[in-house]
Amino acid sequence: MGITIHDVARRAGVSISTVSRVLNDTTAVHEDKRRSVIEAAEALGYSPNPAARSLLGKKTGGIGVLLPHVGGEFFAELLNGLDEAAHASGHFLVISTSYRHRDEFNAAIRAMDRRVDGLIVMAPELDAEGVASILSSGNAVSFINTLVEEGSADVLNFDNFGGALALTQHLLGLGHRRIALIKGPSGAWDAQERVRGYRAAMAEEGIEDTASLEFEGEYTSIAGYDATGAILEAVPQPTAIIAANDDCAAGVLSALSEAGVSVPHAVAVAGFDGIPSTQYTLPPLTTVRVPIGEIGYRAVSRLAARIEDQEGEVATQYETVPVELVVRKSTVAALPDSADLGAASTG
Amino acid sequence: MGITIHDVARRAGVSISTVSRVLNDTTAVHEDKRRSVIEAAEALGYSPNPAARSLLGKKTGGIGVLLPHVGGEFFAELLNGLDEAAHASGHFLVISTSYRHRDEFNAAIRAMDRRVDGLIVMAPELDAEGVASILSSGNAVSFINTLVEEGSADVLNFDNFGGALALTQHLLGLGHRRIALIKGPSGAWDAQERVRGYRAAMAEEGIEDTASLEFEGEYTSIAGYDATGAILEAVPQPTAIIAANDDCAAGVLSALSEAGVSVPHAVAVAGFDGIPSTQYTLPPLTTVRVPIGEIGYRAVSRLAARIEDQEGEVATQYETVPVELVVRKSTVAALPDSADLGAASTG
DNA sequence: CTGTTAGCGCCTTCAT
DNA sequence: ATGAAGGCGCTAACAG
Repeated sequence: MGITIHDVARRAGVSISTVSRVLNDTTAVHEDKRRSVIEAAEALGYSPNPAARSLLGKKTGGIGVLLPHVGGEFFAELLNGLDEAAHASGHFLVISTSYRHRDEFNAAIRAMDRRVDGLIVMAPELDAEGVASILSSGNAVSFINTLVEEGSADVLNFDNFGGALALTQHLLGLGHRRIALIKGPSGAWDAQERVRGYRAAMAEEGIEDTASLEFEGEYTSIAGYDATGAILEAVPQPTAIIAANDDCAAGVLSALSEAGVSVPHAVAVAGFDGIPSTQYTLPPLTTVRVPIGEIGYRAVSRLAARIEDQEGEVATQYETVPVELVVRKSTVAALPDSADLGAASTG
Repeated sequence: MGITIHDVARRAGVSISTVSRVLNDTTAVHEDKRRSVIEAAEALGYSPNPAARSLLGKKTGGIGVLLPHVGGEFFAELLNGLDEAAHASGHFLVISTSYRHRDEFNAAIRAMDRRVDGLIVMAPELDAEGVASILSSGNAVSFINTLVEEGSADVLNFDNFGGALALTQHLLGLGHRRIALIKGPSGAWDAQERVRGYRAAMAEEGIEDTASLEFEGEYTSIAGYDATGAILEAVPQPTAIIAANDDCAAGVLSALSEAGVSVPHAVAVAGFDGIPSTQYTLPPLTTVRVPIGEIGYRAVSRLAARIEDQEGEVATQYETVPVELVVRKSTVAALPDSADLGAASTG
């Protein structure tokens, strides 16, 4: 099969221990032998068998990545960040995505067991119990956008609450009052945070009951398309729509365009995530930019550091990464129609 | 550290061989022992050490994926297909992306050596020599969208030539004659094929010299944006633009919108790839749909089959996957302006 | 049917 | 400074 350390030893006329020593630079070796070992290794194209290495309790060099089914550009940006950091720290990425249920998730973790040195987990739908079971697996873990108790693990969450708050305030500042929200998956922590941010902003303005303005949705354009149908039937009609995310917003724009409703003049629309294509929708989309590539990069870097850290004495870091409101053409001041006037005089 | 086969054997009161036999179901074992082994294994939460297994020449269960730096949605769709098939065949994915130079590429391959059972390679920029070196690595390989000599490996290429041909013919059929092409990266085989398809269609119509209609570009929206600047300065101005791909087309639409040029009436625009967001551009984009998720799925399935196939006697398959012209609102008949009339009377 | 034994390739004491 | 030997966890002969 492959060429082994014995082959190198034979060719170099030394023992396998000497080869090992030279290649791992552990103990001093006479310069002549040293050179002939290196020469032999190169001539033979030798590289140590990773399986044998990790069998000795060494690191595998792998970083496992567990993601839910993530859509398009968000996913790509995240992965680019992860990959870049993995390269930089000399790791490779073992990726498992698209899990839906708890058991699929656990199966994925088991599949990675002892094949990787640590785990990147983005699991907004995971509950405390699930998080605990990951932590108890003994792996080094770095969470992204997941509900984890502070202090128990490294976490990089982006500010879903703050982003939704700022976005809603922006719309309120433009005079909108009937602001519809298309919610993300009900089990997802990030979606809940966005709802919370929305409600907080509305409450600040005295609008406590938003039930009739909240619509069920998902992080997909189809969901945005469908929800828009319901929104257009609402009476009185909302003057602004906040989509669960940018993909969802694309569906909203599409449905609105089909229905002949002009954006932003008849209805303002906003998304969340700040994926690149939001620059090219028509009109360009107001959104909340999440530095997802950077978050991926930092999550891996931090994990790599923890893997290096033999003693595990480094304190865990919990960080909420700020997000940025990006105002584009899809949101303008509300037209003062009759219903709005009524709302304004009341509020 | 972890719990081993010895622990299970001890707890079940049998030898380690018996445990191995039960767990791998290789030889018959008395039902009582069998049961106590299973019980012990479950109680201990035992799972075999993958490193020890692959050290014995067993498979690793990994499939390596080598991709160039791929943009947004295309990437995500591909990965979803790959991942789905990997799950289905019981493999996990080791992914390396964003390589640019030959040595980065080789380093990535080396990093995967003996960690995976086979390789998925999408490398449109790879030359014959590079392909040969991958093949000589002894790994099972399944290529996607790469220039590989038929018969030497499993290949799934999509029909870049045919897609570009059909797209150009569509535009010609609408009466366009000055059809600009924004080319992809010059070193990429798929980009060259698209150029070839474009030229073939133009030649059919008697337009042999397309040099003044071809513009340098990349598979990015920025490149599309920039190239559009040059196109708008061309005299006489093209009436249609074929972008290198959909991302590039997004940049074209953006530049055109900024310049106040109406699409499709002043200029028709088309893309390539058929990523989901092309449905939501304004106007929705005419493009060539590539079934990229499906291709990913099949590439992995085929690779998995080859990995199973002990003897390597299965013939390699070379397949050009058909693509589909998707006509949307961004392309309509050319206006008969003076330059067009001149061209028509000449041609 | 089942236990014992010999490695898979490598690193690491332990002697020398 | 260097070689010999043990063992990481597991599977596959080899004896019973």
